[in-house]
Amino acid sequence: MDNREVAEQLRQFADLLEIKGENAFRVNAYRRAADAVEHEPEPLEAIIARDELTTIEGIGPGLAAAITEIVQTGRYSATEELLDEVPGTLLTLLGIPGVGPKTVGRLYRELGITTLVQLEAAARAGQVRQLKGFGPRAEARILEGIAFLHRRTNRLSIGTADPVARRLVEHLRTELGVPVEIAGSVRRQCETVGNIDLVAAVESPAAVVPALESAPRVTEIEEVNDAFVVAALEIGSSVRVVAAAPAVFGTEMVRWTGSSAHVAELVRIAGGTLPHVAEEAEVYAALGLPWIAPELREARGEIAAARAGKLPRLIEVADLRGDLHLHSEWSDGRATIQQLAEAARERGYEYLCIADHSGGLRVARGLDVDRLREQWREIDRVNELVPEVRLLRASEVEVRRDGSLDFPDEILAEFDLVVASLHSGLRQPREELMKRILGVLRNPHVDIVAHPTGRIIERRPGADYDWEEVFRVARVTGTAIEINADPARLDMNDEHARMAQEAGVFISIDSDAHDIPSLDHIRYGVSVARRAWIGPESVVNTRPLPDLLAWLNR
DNA sequence: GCCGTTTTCGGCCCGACTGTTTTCAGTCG
Repeated sequence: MDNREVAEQLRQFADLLEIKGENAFRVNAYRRAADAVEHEPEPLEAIIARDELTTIEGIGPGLAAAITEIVQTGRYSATEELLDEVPGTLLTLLGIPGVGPKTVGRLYRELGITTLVQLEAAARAGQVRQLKGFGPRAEARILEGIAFLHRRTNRLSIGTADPVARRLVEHLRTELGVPVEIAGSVRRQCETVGNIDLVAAVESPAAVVPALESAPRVTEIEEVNDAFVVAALEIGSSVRVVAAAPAVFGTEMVRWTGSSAHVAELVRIAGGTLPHVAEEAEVYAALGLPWIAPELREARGEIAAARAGKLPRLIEVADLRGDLHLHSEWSDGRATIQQLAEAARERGYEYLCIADHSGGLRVARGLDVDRLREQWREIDRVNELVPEVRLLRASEVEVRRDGSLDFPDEILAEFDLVVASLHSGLRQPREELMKRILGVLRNPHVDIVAHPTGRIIERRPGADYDWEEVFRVARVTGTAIEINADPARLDMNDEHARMAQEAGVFISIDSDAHDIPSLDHIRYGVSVARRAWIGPESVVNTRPLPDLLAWLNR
């Protein structure tokens, strides 16, 4: 039982307590403990063995006992008792946007609703509006929310699938002693993936079965046929391992990497069948083409570009010289400024932007002007301590609903760099949103607009803009638009990023990290840029420090 | 349920929006 699974059980218990109507602070204590457990680098078992659980902030005697039980038995008896009073299916209802625990609790107690199907039927029958405090609009919003849930695809985010795919490959290589590679939508770095596809250089799928059974995160073998093995994964979804004899490994890699539209175009050029070859590049060479990077294989003009010798030189993680948007413990991050600077030095960065939240974002412990000045003294101190990395004074300034910024211009002028972002009012009509974002772009102090739409993948759609107009103005003002590399956001997406580059707009690729490990999310942002045909020259944080400073003084 | 050189009780992060009301509860970030 790893720490993440323990955190999951604590969160589930908290949700059930909340639906039951328990004291909100008690509920919150379980959630805080879940966060602490999830971020604890050491395995809980070791901490329990030393009897040191209560040394973790937010864990007292009660939660220590609960965690010990979960770690040792894999279950939590209090959850099982609670499930007698509160049906577990109610947890699904919490996923409906605008429906929280209080509403779920009332729907259950007053209408006997326990499932999505029952709730949908009750809403259609006009029963929900009969409840006190509910009306026709609330009922319509619930139906909309249920429709949104139905539209969701249950695909894995690339941030979940990619690390699991890498661990599986590592395990299979060790166990089988043959080449094993990632293929499919994970290799193309799509923002979400339906399953994980791997290709192994073995003659028959049966040879893979024992190694797959013992692989991390695999629950059971689901299918073995002539071509591949499928196994279910703990994270949901499945992994398919294709058996490819070494002589046709290259061909199978092309076929299973896809996309299907890209492969269909290749097959057409080849006159019906892909050449049988050992190396992937030989497939392309046989068709008179240079090798095409997997991120480009979406039938968006890459084959024509390859034929014309016009494939772009794509950006790589190693091109980045710094990260321009991340958070420290001064706002809602977990790491100290010094830890961040040292982590940046390890990654070979030349510079790093400490962009904590501005005062208006209270939930994220945004900084007011007094704490800001205090923070700047700390930044100066760490700059002397870690001379290899230049820390820049920055802020993630909140764009308020009326389009104004959370700091006055005279404060903004004191920052080295200003990141502006919207966290609220994302459902405003396009006209309002355009007024806000164009105002931000035209503010001479703002250097980067972060996660422009505010979307959360598969959870929240995000703001709707006239993108051509956004990019036209950004081009004129020289403001960069961010590709936020947090795998839950990936905002801008590949399509808009490609438009941005074509419009001549500067792009910034940033981790938005709130702790040290998340600095490595930067690679997902680089993937989005690659899928958008972007090279290093369009990205401001590939510049050496003097060039970056020159842009900031534009 | 946790926490405490303000320590064994009484706080705990908070403001805005939404849909429903006519003064507010619930949700969200």
